[in-house]
Amino acid sequence: MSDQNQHTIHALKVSCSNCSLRELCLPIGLNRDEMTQLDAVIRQSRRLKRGEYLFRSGEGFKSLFAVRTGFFKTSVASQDGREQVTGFLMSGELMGLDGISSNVHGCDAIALEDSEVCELPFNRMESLGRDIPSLQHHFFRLMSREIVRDQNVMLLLGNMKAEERLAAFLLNLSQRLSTRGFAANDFILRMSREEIGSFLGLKLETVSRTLSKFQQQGWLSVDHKHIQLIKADALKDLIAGCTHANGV
Amino acid sequence: MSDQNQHTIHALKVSCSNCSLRELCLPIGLNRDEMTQLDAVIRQSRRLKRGEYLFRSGEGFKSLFAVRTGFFKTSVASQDGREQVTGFLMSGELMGLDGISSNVHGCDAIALEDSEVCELPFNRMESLGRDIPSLQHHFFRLMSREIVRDQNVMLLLGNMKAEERLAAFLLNLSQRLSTRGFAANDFILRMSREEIGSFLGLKLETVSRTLSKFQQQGWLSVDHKHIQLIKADALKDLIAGCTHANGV
DNA sequence: AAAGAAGCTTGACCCTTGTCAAAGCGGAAT
DNA sequence: ATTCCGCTTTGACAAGGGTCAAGCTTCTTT
Repeated sequence: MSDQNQHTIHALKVSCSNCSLRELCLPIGLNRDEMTQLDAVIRQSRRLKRGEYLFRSGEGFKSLFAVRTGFFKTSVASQDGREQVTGFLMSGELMGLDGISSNVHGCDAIALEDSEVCELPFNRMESLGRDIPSLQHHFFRLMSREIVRDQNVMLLLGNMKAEERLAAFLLNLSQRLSTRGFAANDFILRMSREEIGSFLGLKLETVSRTLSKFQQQGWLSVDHKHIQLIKADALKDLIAGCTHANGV
Repeated sequence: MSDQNQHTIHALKVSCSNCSLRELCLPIGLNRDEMTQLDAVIRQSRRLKRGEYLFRSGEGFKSLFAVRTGFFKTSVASQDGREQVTGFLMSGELMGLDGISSNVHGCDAIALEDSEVCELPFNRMESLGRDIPSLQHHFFRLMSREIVRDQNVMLLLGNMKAEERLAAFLLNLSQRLSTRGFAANDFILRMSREEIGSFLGLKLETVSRTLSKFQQQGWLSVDHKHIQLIKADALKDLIAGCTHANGV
Protein backbone atom coordinates (compact mmCIF):
# COMPACT_ATOMS: atom_id res chain seq x y z
CA MET A 1 0.00 0.00 0.00
CA SER A 2 2.93 2.31 0.54
CA ASP A 3 4.26 4.15 -2.44
CA GLN A 4 7.50 2.42 -2.96
CA ASN A 5 6.78 2.85 -6.60
CA GLN A 6 7.74 6.47 -6.94
CA HIS A 7 11.45 6.41 -7.27
CA THR A 8 12.28 8.15 -10.41
CA ILE A 9 10.37 9.46 -13.31
CA HIS A 10 11.41 6.24 -14.86
CA ALA A 11 9.73 4.04 -12.36
CA LEU A 12 6.44 5.70 -12.98
CA LYS A 13 6.75 5.19 -16.68
CA VAL A 14 7.72 1.60 -16.29
CA SER A 15 4.90 0.77 -13.99
CA CYS A 16 2.54 2.32 -16.47
CA SER A 17 3.82 0.63 -19.51
CA ASN A 18 1.02 -1.84 -19.74
CA CYS A 19 -1.66 0.71 -19.81
CA SER A 20 -2.41 4.32 -19.06
CA LEU A 21 -4.88 2.99 -16.53
CA ARG A 22 -2.55 3.34 -13.68
CA GLU A 23 -2.31 7.06 -14.17
CA LEU A 24 -5.83 8.09 -14.80
CA CYS A 25 -8.32 5.42 -14.43
CA LEU A 26 -6.93 3.45 -11.53
CA PRO A 27 -4.84 5.93 -9.60
CA ILE A 28 -4.81 3.96 -6.40
CA GLY A 29 -2.07 2.97 -4.08
CA LEU A 30 -1.18 -0.58 -4.92
CA ASN A 31 1.95 -2.32 -3.79
CA ARG A 32 4.21 -4.14 -6.17
CA ASP A 33 2.54 -7.47 -5.68
CA GLU A 34 -0.93 -6.11 -6.25
CA MET A 35 0.26 -4.36 -9.35
CA THR A 36 1.51 -7.60 -10.69
CA GLN A 37 -1.84 -9.20 -10.10
CA LEU A 38 -3.53 -6.34 -11.86
CA ASP A 39 -1.18 -6.55 -14.78
CA ALA A 40 -2.02 -10.18 -15.14
CA VAL A 41 -5.67 -9.35 -15.53
CA ILE A 42 -5.46 -6.41 -17.87
CA ARG A 43 -5.46 -7.72 -21.35
CA GLN A 44 -3.26 -6.38 -24.03
CA SER A 45 -4.57 -3.29 -25.61
CA ARG A 46 -6.54 -3.28 -28.78
CA ARG A 47 -6.24 -0.77 -31.58
CA LEU A 48 -9.20 0.67 -33.42
CA LYS A 49 -9.38 2.79 -36.49
CA ARG A 50 -11.53 5.86 -36.80
CA GLY A 51 -15.15 4.90 -37.13
CA GLU A 52 -14.68 1.39 -35.79
CA TYR A 53 -17.02 -0.02 -33.15
CA LEU A 54 -15.47 -1.16 -29.90
CA PHE A 55 -18.74 -2.79 -28.94
CA ARG A 56 -22.37 -2.49 -29.87
CA SER A 57 -25.54 -2.24 -27.88
CA GLY A 58 -26.96 -5.71 -27.44
CA GLU A 59 -23.67 -7.55 -27.60
CA GLY A 60 -22.68 -9.72 -24.69
CA PHE A 61 -20.81 -7.90 -21.99
CA LYS A 62 -17.55 -9.33 -20.76
CA SER A 63 -15.15 -6.50 -20.30
CA LEU A 64 -14.80 -2.88 -19.50
CA PHE A 65 -12.55 -0.85 -21.73
CA ALA A 66 -10.30 2.01 -20.78
CA VAL A 67 -9.22 4.49 -23.38
CA ARG A 68 -5.48 4.50 -23.68
CA THR A 69 -5.13 6.87 -26.56
CA GLY A 70 -7.64 8.39 -28.91
CA PHE A 71 -11.22 9.45 -28.57
CA PHE A 72 -14.55 7.66 -28.40
CA LYS A 73 -18.21 8.37 -28.30
CA THR A 74 -20.85 6.22 -26.70
CA SER A 75 -24.43 6.38 -27.87
CA VAL A 76 -27.78 4.73 -27.52
CA ALA A 77 -30.10 4.40 -30.48
CA SER A 78 -33.86 4.43 -30.42
CA GLN A 79 -35.94 2.06 -32.47
CA ASP A 80 -36.64 4.62 -35.15
CA GLY A 81 -33.00 5.42 -35.52
CA ARG A 82 -32.60 8.54 -33.45
CA GLU A 83 -29.23 8.62 -31.82
CA GLN A 84 -28.43 9.96 -28.40
CA VAL A 85 -24.75 10.41 -27.75
CA THR A 86 -24.27 9.68 -24.06
CA GLY A 87 -20.64 10.63 -23.76
CA PHE A 88 -17.32 11.48 -25.30
CA LEU A 89 -14.36 9.67 -23.82
CA MET A 90 -10.67 10.39 -23.77
CA SER A 91 -7.61 8.74 -22.34
CA GLY A 92 -8.05 7.15 -18.96
CA GLU A 93 -11.83 7.05 -19.15
CA LEU A 94 -13.84 3.90 -18.87
CA MET A 95 -16.50 2.46 -21.14
CA GLY A 96 -18.94 -0.36 -20.69
CA LEU A 97 -20.12 0.14 -17.12
CA ASP A 98 -23.70 0.01 -18.30
CA GLY A 99 -23.22 -3.58 -19.43
CA ILE A 100 -22.73 -4.99 -15.96
CA SER A 101 -26.37 -4.87 -14.99
CA SER A 102 -27.65 -7.18 -17.69
CA ASN A 103 -24.51 -8.77 -19.09
CA VAL A 104 -25.32 -7.03 -22.32
CA HIS A 105 -23.85 -3.80 -23.58
CA GLY A 106 -26.36 -0.98 -23.35
CA CYS A 107 -24.73 1.40 -25.78
CA ASP A 108 -22.49 1.56 -28.80
CA ALA A 109 -18.88 2.64 -28.40
CA ILE A 110 -17.25 4.07 -31.49
CA ALA A 111 -13.75 5.40 -32.04
CA LEU A 112 -13.77 8.97 -33.32
CA GLU A 113 -10.12 8.75 -34.21
CA ASP A 114 -7.55 6.00 -34.37
CA SER A 115 -7.45 4.77 -30.82
CA GLU A 116 -6.17 2.24 -28.40
CA VAL A 117 -7.96 0.69 -25.46
CA CYS A 118 -7.17 -1.64 -22.59
CA GLU A 119 -9.53 -4.47 -21.99
CA LEU A 120 -10.50 -5.22 -18.39
CA PRO A 121 -12.29 -8.57 -18.11
CA PHE A 122 -14.94 -7.73 -15.58
CA ASN A 123 -15.16 -11.09 -13.84
CA ARG A 124 -11.50 -11.07 -13.11
CA MET A 125 -11.51 -7.46 -11.98
CA GLU A 126 -14.38 -8.30 -9.70
CA SER A 127 -12.60 -11.19 -8.04
CA LEU A 128 -9.38 -9.23 -7.87
CA GLY A 129 -11.35 -6.55 -6.08
CA ARG A 130 -12.13 -9.05 -3.36
CA ASP A 131 -8.42 -9.52 -2.73
CA ILE A 132 -7.50 -5.88 -3.05
CA PRO A 133 -9.97 -3.74 -1.12
CA SER A 134 -8.67 -0.49 -2.50
CA LEU A 135 -9.28 -1.79 -5.99
CA GLN A 136 -12.81 -2.75 -5.14
CA HIS A 137 -13.39 0.61 -3.60
CA HIS A 138 -11.97 2.30 -6.62
CA PHE A 139 -14.37 0.51 -8.87
CA PHE A 140 -17.30 1.61 -6.80
CA ARG A 141 -16.01 5.13 -7.01
CA LEU A 142 -15.64 4.95 -10.75
CA MET A 143 -19.19 3.79 -11.18
CA SER A 144 -20.43 6.42 -8.81
CA ARG A 145 -18.54 9.07 -10.70
CA GLU A 146 -20.28 7.96 -13.85
CA ILE A 147 -23.63 8.38 -12.12
CA VAL A 148 -22.67 11.89 -11.01
CA ARG A 149 -21.60 12.73 -14.52
CA ASP A 150 -24.91 11.49 -15.90
CA GLN A 151 -26.81 13.57 -13.38
CA ASN A 152 -24.96 16.64 -14.52
CA VAL A 153 -25.88 15.85 -18.10
CA MET A 154 -29.50 15.60 -17.00
CA LEU A 155 -29.20 19.02 -15.43
CA LEU A 156 -27.80 20.30 -18.68
CA LEU A 157 -30.46 18.70 -20.85
CA GLY A 158 -33.31 19.55 -18.54
CA ASN A 159 -32.54 23.11 -17.59
CA MET A 160 -30.07 24.81 -19.84
CA LYS A 161 -30.49 26.83 -23.00
CA ALA A 162 -28.55 26.18 -26.17
CA GLU A 163 -25.84 28.73 -25.42
CA GLU A 164 -25.40 27.44 -21.90
CA ARG A 165 -25.19 23.85 -23.07
CA LEU A 166 -22.55 24.59 -25.63
CA ALA A 167 -20.54 26.71 -23.21
CA ALA A 168 -20.67 23.95 -20.62
CA PHE A 169 -19.64 21.43 -23.24
CA LEU A 170 -16.65 23.43 -24.43
CA LEU A 171 -15.44 24.20 -20.94
CA ASN A 172 -15.77 20.58 -19.92
CA LEU A 173 -13.77 19.49 -22.92
CA SER A 174 -11.16 22.15 -22.26
CA GLN A 175 -10.82 21.11 -18.65
CA ARG A 176 -10.42 17.44 -19.45
CA LEU A 177 -7.87 18.14 -22.15
CA SER A 178 -5.78 20.32 -19.89
CA THR A 179 -5.87 17.62 -17.21
CA ARG A 180 -4.21 15.38 -19.76
CA GLY A 181 -1.52 17.88 -20.57
CA PHE A 182 -3.05 19.33 -23.70
CA ALA A 183 -3.72 22.99 -24.29
CA ALA A 184 -6.86 24.13 -22.56
CA ASN A 185 -7.64 26.93 -24.98
CA ASP A 186 -6.70 25.52 -28.33
CA PHE A 187 -7.99 22.18 -29.44
CA ILE A 188 -9.47 20.14 -32.22
CA LEU A 189 -12.97 18.80 -31.93
CA ARG A 190 -12.97 15.13 -32.61
CA MET A 191 -16.68 14.94 -33.21
CA SER A 192 -19.04 16.42 -35.78
CA ARG A 193 -21.58 19.17 -35.13
CA GLU A 194 -24.24 16.54 -35.36
CA GLU A 195 -22.63 14.46 -32.64
CA ILE A 196 -22.23 17.49 -30.41
CA GLY A 197 -25.85 18.31 -31.02
CA SER A 198 -26.95 14.81 -30.20
CA PHE A 199 -25.05 14.92 -26.94
CA LEU A 200 -26.48 18.32 -26.04
CA GLY A 201 -30.02 17.72 -27.18
CA LEU A 202 -29.71 20.22 -30.01
CA LYS A 203 -29.79 20.09 -33.78
CA LEU A 204 -26.58 20.49 -35.69
CA GLU A 205 -27.72 23.82 -37.12
CA THR A 206 -28.17 25.18 -33.62
CA VAL A 207 -24.70 24.03 -32.65
CA SER A 208 -23.27 25.72 -35.70
CA ARG A 209 -25.19 28.94 -35.16
CA THR A 210 -24.27 29.10 -31.51
CA LEU A 211 -20.60 28.59 -32.24
CA SER A 212 -20.81 31.40 -34.77
CA LYS A 213 -22.48 33.59 -32.18
CA PHE A 214 -19.70 32.91 -29.68
CA GLN A 215 -17.18 33.78 -32.34
CA GLN A 216 -18.92 37.02 -33.23
CA GLN A 217 -18.77 38.03 -29.60
CA GLY A 218 -15.07 37.41 -29.60
CA TRP A 219 -15.26 34.66 -27.03
CA LEU A 220 -13.58 32.06 -29.21
CA SER A 221 -12.51 31.39 -32.72
CA VAL A 222 -13.93 28.60 -34.78
CA ASP A 223 -12.19 27.21 -37.80
CA HIS A 224 -14.09 24.08 -38.60
CA LYS A 225 -12.99 21.66 -35.91
CA HIS A 226 -10.30 23.90 -34.58
CA ILE A 227 -11.46 25.81 -31.52
CA GLN A 228 -9.54 28.49 -29.72
CA LEU A 229 -10.99 29.81 -26.52
CA ILE A 230 -10.29 33.51 -26.23
CA LYS A 231 -12.48 34.57 -23.35
CA ALA A 232 -13.12 31.41 -21.43
CA ASP A 233 -14.34 33.56 -18.57
CA ALA A 234 -17.20 34.83 -20.67
CA LEU A 235 -18.26 31.24 -21.21
CA LYS A 236 -17.92 30.55 -17.53
CA ASP A 237 -20.09 33.55 -16.73
CA LEU A 238 -22.69 32.18 -19.07
CA ILE A 239 -23.04 28.97 -17.13
CA ALA A 240 -22.23 30.39 -13.71
CA GLY A 241 -25.78 30.20 -12.49
CA CYS A 242 -26.83 26.94 -14.00
CA THR A 243 -24.16 24.52 -12.92
CA HIS A 244 -24.36 22.30 -9.92
CA ALA A 245 -24.54 24.21 -6.69
CA ASN A 246 -21.76 22.20 -5.03
CA GLY A 247 -19.09 22.57 -7.67
CA VAL A 248 -17.55 19.45 -9.12
CA MET B 1 -30.75 -6.22 15.25
CA SER B 2 -32.95 -9.01 13.97
CA ASP B 3 -36.65 -8.78 14.67
CA GLN B 4 -37.39 -11.85 16.67
CA ASN B 5 -41.02 -10.83 16.85
CA GLN B 6 -42.71 -12.76 14.09
CA HIS B 7 -42.57 -16.53 13.57
CA THR B 8 -43.98 -19.46 11.59
CA ILE B 9 -46.54 -18.38 9.05
CA HIS B 10 -44.57 -15.30 8.87
CA ALA B 11 -41.39 -17.12 8.09
CA LEU B 12 -41.17 -15.28 4.84
CA LYS B 13 -41.99 -12.11 6.61
CA VAL B 14 -39.29 -12.83 9.13
CA SER B 15 -36.60 -13.16 6.59
CA CYS B 16 -37.84 -9.94 5.13
CA SER B 17 -38.79 -8.25 8.29
CA ASN B 18 -35.74 -6.17 8.66
CA CYS B 19 -36.19 -4.56 5.37
CA SER B 20 -37.89 -4.90 2.04
CA LEU B 21 -34.43 -5.05 0.60
CA ARG B 22 -34.36 -8.76 0.42
CA GLU B 23 -37.29 -8.81 -1.93
CA LEU B 24 -36.55 -6.03 -4.31
CA CYS B 25 -33.28 -4.44 -3.86
CA LEU B 26 -31.09 -7.39 -2.95
CA PRO B 27 -32.82 -10.40 -4.48
CA ILE B 28 -29.81 -12.61 -4.45
CA GLY B 29 -29.26 -16.11 -3.26
CA LEU B 30 -27.76 -15.87 0.16
CA ASN B 31 -27.55 -18.73 2.61
CA ARG B 32 -28.74 -18.42 6.16
CA ASP B 33 -25.38 -17.43 7.50
CA GLU B 34 -24.85 -14.76 4.93
CA MET B 35 -28.30 -13.39 5.62
CA THR B 36 -27.41 -13.07 9.24
CA GLN B 37 -24.32 -11.14 8.36
CA LEU B 38 -26.32 -8.87 6.15
CA ASP B 39 -28.89 -8.30 8.84
CA ALA B 40 -26.16 -7.26 11.17
CA VAL B 41 -25.10 -4.55 8.80
CA ILE B 42 -28.44 -3.16 7.76
CA ARG B 43 -29.40 -0.52 10.22
CA GLN B 44 -32.84 -0.15 11.56
CA SER B 45 -35.13 1.70 9.32
CA ARG B 46 -35.80 5.36 9.64
CA ARG B 47 -39.14 7.06 9.19
CA LEU B 48 -39.58 10.33 7.37
CA LYS B 49 -42.55 12.58 7.06
CA ARG B 50 -43.72 14.09 3.84
CA GLY B 51 -41.39 16.84 2.77
CA GLU B 52 -38.55 15.73 4.99
CA TYR B 53 -35.01 15.50 3.63
CA LEU B 54 -33.30 12.14 3.87
CA PHE B 55 -30.02 13.74 2.93
CA ARG B 56 -28.86 16.86 1.20
CA SER B 57 -26.38 17.58 -1.51
CA GLY B 58 -23.07 18.43 0.07
CA GLU B 59 -23.56 16.40 3.22
CA GLY B 60 -21.04 13.74 4.07
CA PHE B 61 -21.81 10.38 2.55
CA LYS B 62 -21.84 7.34 4.79
CA SER B 63 -24.75 5.21 3.79
CA LEU B 64 -26.97 4.18 0.98
CA PHE B 65 -30.67 4.16 1.65
CA ALA B 66 -33.26 1.76 0.34
CA VAL B 67 -36.87 2.79 0.21
CA ARG B 68 -38.95 0.46 2.31
CA THR B 69 -42.26 2.19 2.01
CA GLY B 70 -43.23 5.52 0.60
CA PHE B 71 -41.97 7.64 -2.21
CA PHE B 72 -38.97 9.89 -2.74
CA LYS B 73 -37.53 12.28 -5.22
CA THR B 74 -33.89 13.04 -5.75
CA SER B 75 -32.80 16.31 -7.24
CA VAL B 76 -29.78 18.43 -7.95
CA ALA B 77 -29.93 22.19 -7.66
CA SER B 78 -28.00 24.71 -9.69
CA GLN B 79 -26.40 27.75 -8.16
CA ASP B 80 -29.19 30.05 -9.22
CA GLY B 81 -31.79 27.80 -7.71
CA ARG B 82 -33.05 25.84 -10.69
CA GLU B 83 -33.95 22.34 -9.68
CA GLN B 84 -33.47 19.23 -11.73
CA VAL B 85 -35.30 16.22 -10.39
CA THR B 86 -33.11 13.25 -11.22
CA GLY B 87 -35.44 10.50 -10.12
CA PHE B 88 -38.52 9.31 -8.33
CA LEU B 89 -38.01 6.31 -6.09
CA MET B 90 -40.35 3.73 -4.70
CA SER B 91 -40.02 0.70 -2.49
CA GLY B 92 -36.94 -1.39 -3.03
CA GLU B 93 -35.06 1.32 -4.86
CA LEU B 94 -31.74 2.67 -3.74
CA MET B 95 -30.61 6.23 -3.11
CA GLY B 96 -27.20 7.73 -2.53
CA LEU B 97 -25.06 5.89 -5.07
CA ASP B 98 -23.77 9.20 -6.35
CA GLY B 99 -22.18 9.89 -2.98
CA ILE B 100 -19.64 7.11 -3.21
CA SER B 101 -17.36 8.88 -5.64
CA SER B 102 -16.55 11.86 -3.45
CA ASN B 103 -17.83 10.83 -0.02
CA VAL B 104 -20.30 13.64 -0.31
CA HIS B 105 -23.89 13.37 -1.36
CA GLY B 106 -24.42 14.76 -4.83
CA CYS B 107 -28.15 15.28 -4.66
CA ASP B 108 -30.99 15.94 -2.28
CA ALA B 109 -33.36 13.15 -1.35
CA ILE B 110 -36.79 14.21 -0.19
CA ALA B 111 -39.77 12.14 0.93
CA LEU B 112 -42.85 12.90 -1.14
CA GLU B 113 -45.04 11.07 1.34
CA ASP B 114 -44.56 9.60 4.78
CA SER B 115 -41.89 7.01 4.18
CA GLU B 116 -39.54 4.51 5.66
CA VAL B 117 -36.03 3.68 4.57
CA CYS B 118 -33.34 1.17 5.46
CA GLU B 119 -29.88 2.50 6.01
CA LEU B 120 -26.99 0.58 4.48
CA PRO B 121 -23.66 1.79 5.85
CA PHE B 122 -21.53 1.70 2.76
CA ASN B 123 -18.22 0.78 4.33
CA ARG B 124 -19.71 -2.25 5.93
CA MET B 125 -21.57 -3.28 2.81
CA GLU B 126 -18.34 -2.95 0.92
CA SER B 127 -16.41 -5.21 3.25
CA LEU B 128 -19.29 -7.63 3.43
CA GLY B 129 -19.16 -7.76 -0.34
CA ARG B 130 -15.64 -9.07 -0.09
CA ASP B 131 -16.87 -12.02 1.93
CA ILE B 132 -19.99 -12.62 -0.11
CA PRO B 133 -19.16 -12.46 -3.81
CA SER B 134 -22.77 -12.55 -4.90
CA LEU B 135 -23.42 -9.50 -2.76
CA GLN B 136 -20.53 -7.67 -4.29
CA HIS B 137 -21.69 -8.59 -7.73
CA HIS B 138 -25.17 -7.45 -6.91
CA PHE B 139 -23.91 -4.06 -5.89
CA PHE B 140 -22.08 -3.65 -9.14
CA ARG B 141 -25.24 -4.58 -10.94
CA LEU B 142 -27.29 -2.08 -8.99
CA MET B 143 -24.90 0.70 -9.82
CA SER B 144 -24.81 -0.33 -13.42
CA ARG B 145 -28.58 -0.37 -13.56
CA GLU B 146 -28.59 3.18 -12.30
CA ILE B 147 -26.25 4.15 -15.12
CA VAL B 148 -28.54 2.50 -17.65
CA ARG B 149 -31.51 4.29 -16.18
CA ASP B 150 -29.71 7.60 -16.42
CA GLN B 151 -28.83 6.95 -20.04
CA ASN B 152 -32.45 6.36 -20.82
CA VAL B 153 -33.33 9.64 -19.17
CA MET B 154 -30.75 11.30 -21.36
CA LEU B 155 -32.41 9.75 -24.39
CA LEU B 156 -35.71 11.11 -23.16
CA LEU B 157 -34.41 14.60 -22.47
CA GLY B 158 -32.32 14.81 -25.57
CA ASN B 159 -34.63 13.38 -28.19
CA MET B 160 -38.25 13.26 -27.16
CA LYS B 161 -41.07 15.76 -27.46
CA ALA B 162 -43.29 16.77 -24.58
CA GLU B 163 -45.99 14.20 -25.36
CA GLU B 164 -43.48 11.43 -25.72
CA ARG B 165 -41.77 12.35 -22.49
CA LEU B 166 -44.96 12.36 -20.52
CA ALA B 167 -46.15 9.10 -22.06
CA ALA B 168 -42.83 7.47 -21.24
CA PHE B 169 -43.02 8.82 -17.73
CA LEU B 170 -46.53 7.54 -17.07
CA LEU B 171 -45.82 4.12 -18.53
CA ASN B 172 -42.65 3.81 -16.51
CA LEU B 173 -44.52 4.68 -13.36
CA SER B 174 -47.29 2.28 -14.21
CA GLN B 175 -44.87 -0.52 -14.83
CA ARG B 176 -42.98 -0.01 -11.60
CA LEU B 177 -46.17 0.18 -9.59
CA SER B 178 -47.52 -3.02 -11.05
CA THR B 179 -44.22 -4.76 -10.30
CA ARG B 180 -44.91 -3.91 -6.68
CA GLY B 181 -48.40 -5.29 -6.75
CA PHE B 182 -50.27 -2.05 -7.25
CA ALA B 183 -52.72 -1.37 -10.01
CA ALA B 184 -50.99 -0.56 -13.25
CA ASN B 185 -53.77 1.60 -14.65
CA ASP B 186 -55.06 3.47 -11.67
CA PHE B 187 -52.71 5.36 -9.44
CA ILE B 188 -52.03 8.50 -7.51
CA LEU B 189 -49.21 10.76 -8.49
CA ARG B 190 -47.08 11.48 -5.51
CA MET B 191 -45.38 14.45 -7.08
CA SER B 192 -46.54 17.84 -8.31
CA ARG B 193 -46.78 18.94 -11.92
CA GLU B 194 -43.76 21.07 -11.32
CA GLU B 195 -41.72 18.11 -10.13
CA ILE B 196 -42.82 16.04 -13.09
CA GLY B 197 -41.85 18.91 -15.32
CA SER B 198 -38.47 19.25 -13.71
CA PHE B 199 -37.79 15.58 -14.21
CA LEU B 200 -38.92 15.69 -17.84
CA GLY B 201 -37.30 18.98 -18.77
CA LEU B 202 -40.67 20.69 -19.21
CA LYS B 203 -42.52 23.52 -17.51
CA LEU B 204 -45.43 22.67 -15.29
CA GLU B 205 -47.89 24.29 -17.69
CA THR B 206 -46.73 22.01 -20.45
CA VAL B 207 -47.19 18.99 -18.22
CA SER B 208 -50.68 20.13 -17.35
CA ARG B 209 -51.62 20.87 -20.94
CA THR B 210 -50.26 17.58 -22.17
CA LEU B 211 -52.17 15.64 -19.54
CA SER B 212 -55.31 17.47 -20.59
CA LYS B 213 -54.61 16.59 -24.20
CA PHE B 214 -54.24 12.91 -23.34
CA GLN B 215 -57.50 13.06 -21.47
CA GLN B 216 -59.30 14.72 -24.37
CA GLN B 217 -58.14 11.93 -26.60
CA GLY B 218 -59.59 9.42 -24.20
CA TRP B 219 -56.26 7.84 -23.41
CA LEU B 220 -56.50 8.44 -19.70
CA SER B 221 -58.44 10.31 -17.11
CA VAL B 222 -56.92 12.94 -14.91
CA ASP B 223 -58.45 14.01 -11.65
CA HIS B 224 -55.78 16.08 -10.01
CA LYS B 225 -53.24 13.52 -8.86
CA HIS B 226 -55.42 10.56 -9.66
CA ILE B 227 -54.53 9.03 -13.00
CA GLN B 228 -56.37 6.24 -14.74
CA LEU B 229 -54.86 4.83 -17.85
CA ILE B 230 -57.57 3.91 -20.32
CA LYS B 231 -55.66 3.26 -23.50
CA ALA B 232 -52.17 2.47 -22.35
CA ASP B 233 -51.50 1.10 -25.83
CA ALA B 234 -52.02 4.51 -27.33
CA LEU B 235 -49.33 5.83 -25.03
CA LYS B 236 -47.08 2.94 -25.97
CA ASP B 237 -47.60 3.67 -29.65
CA LEU B 238 -46.59 7.24 -28.99
CA ILE B 239 -43.20 6.24 -27.68
CA ALA B 240 -42.76 3.12 -29.77
CA GLY B 241 -40.22 4.67 -32.04
CA CYS B 242 -38.25 6.66 -29.56
CA THR B 243 -37.39 4.18 -26.87
CA HIS B 244 -34.20 2.28 -26.64
CA ALA B 245 -33.70 -0.09 -29.53
CA ASN B 246 -32.90 -3.05 -27.31
CA GLY B 247 -35.90 -3.01 -25.05
CA VAL B 248 -35.30 -2.71 -21.34
C1' DA C 1 -6.71 16.26 -61.05
C1' DA C 2 -11.53 15.77 -60.92
C1' DA C 3 -15.66 14.54 -58.91
C1' DG C 4 -18.38 13.16 -55.37
C1' DA C 5 -19.61 12.91 -50.65
C1' DA C 6 -19.85 14.57 -46.27
C1' DG C 7 -19.86 18.18 -43.15
C1' DC C 8 -20.61 23.08 -42.14
C1' DT C 9 -22.81 27.64 -42.39
C1' DT C 10 -26.51 30.68 -43.05
C1' DG C 11 -31.19 32.31 -44.07
C1' DA C 12 -36.27 32.07 -43.87
C1' DC C 13 -40.06 30.33 -41.78
C1' DC C 14 -42.78 27.81 -38.49
C1' DC C 15 -43.88 24.99 -34.54
C1' DT C 16 -43.35 23.59 -29.98
C1' DT C 17 -42.75 25.04 -25.74
C1' DG C 18 -41.95 28.78 -22.44
C1' DT C 19 -43.77 33.01 -20.28
C1' DC C 20 -47.11 35.75 -18.17
C1' DA C 21 -51.55 36.18 -16.30
C1' DA C 22 -55.97 35.04 -14.32
C1' DA C 23 -59.13 32.15 -12.29
C1' DG C 24 -60.67 27.73 -10.12
C1' DC C 25 -60.07 24.15 -6.92
C1' DG C 26 -58.74 21.52 -2.91
C1' DG C 27 -56.32 20.66 1.21
C1' DA C 28 -54.28 22.20 5.47
C1' DA C 29 -54.41 24.89 9.42
C1' DT C 30 -56.71 27.60 12.60
C1' DA D 1 -66.39 25.49 9.29
C1' DT D 2 -63.65 29.11 7.31
C1' DT D 3 -59.83 31.01 5.41
C1' DC D 4 -55.80 30.98 3.11
C1' DC D 5 -52.33 29.16 0.39
C1' DG D 6 -50.51 26.25 -2.90
C1' DC D 7 -51.46 23.58 -6.88
C1' DT D 8 -53.66 23.20 -11.24
C1' DT D 9 -55.82 24.60 -15.45
C1' DT D 10 -56.35 27.42 -19.34
C1' DG D 11 -55.61 31.30 -22.46
C1' DA D 12 -52.86 34.66 -25.08
C1' DC D 13 -48.63 35.75 -26.63
C1' DA D 14 -43.57 35.44 -27.38
C1' DA D 15 -39.39 33.25 -28.42
C1' DG D 16 -36.10 29.72 -28.74
C1' DG D 17 -34.94 26.27 -31.40
C1' DG D 18 -36.36 23.02 -35.19
C1' DT D 19 -37.09 22.37 -40.16
C1' DC D 20 -36.17 23.04 -44.80
C1' DA D 21 -33.29 24.65 -48.25
C1' DA D 22 -29.31 26.47 -50.61
C1' DG D 23 -24.60 27.11 -51.11
C1' DC D 24 -20.00 26.44 -49.52
C1' DT D 25 -15.68 24.09 -47.98
C1' DT D 26 -12.95 20.20 -47.19
C1' DC D 27 -11.76 15.58 -47.56
C1' DT D 28 -11.96 11.21 -50.06
C1' DT D 29 -11.91 8.52 -53.82
C1' DT D 30 -10.86 7.36 -58.27
